[in-house]
Amino acid sequence: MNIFVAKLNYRTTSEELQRQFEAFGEVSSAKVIFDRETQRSKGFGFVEMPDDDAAREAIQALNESEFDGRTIVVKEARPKTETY
DNA sequence: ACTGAGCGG
Repeated sequence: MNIFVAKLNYRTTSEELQRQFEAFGEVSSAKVIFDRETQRSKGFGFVEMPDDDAAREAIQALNESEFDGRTIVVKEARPKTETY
């Protein structure tokens, strides 16, 4: 299951994101989106969890929870930008 | 003083 995580602290990294979700289950991939030019975080990221059950648990538990000093938003991600 | 809504490659 793909998970979208928003309102992250700009200091938060993919590692911290992954660690956070690993507390609820297996994480196949996690990453914070950084601006390619400024190398600064865009304030949101994505986490992919193979176990849908664990994913839902993680969403429930982490959505609107405090992470790195910010209240984050966690929800199921949309399909990746369909490139045309 | 950046930087707060939002879906990446």
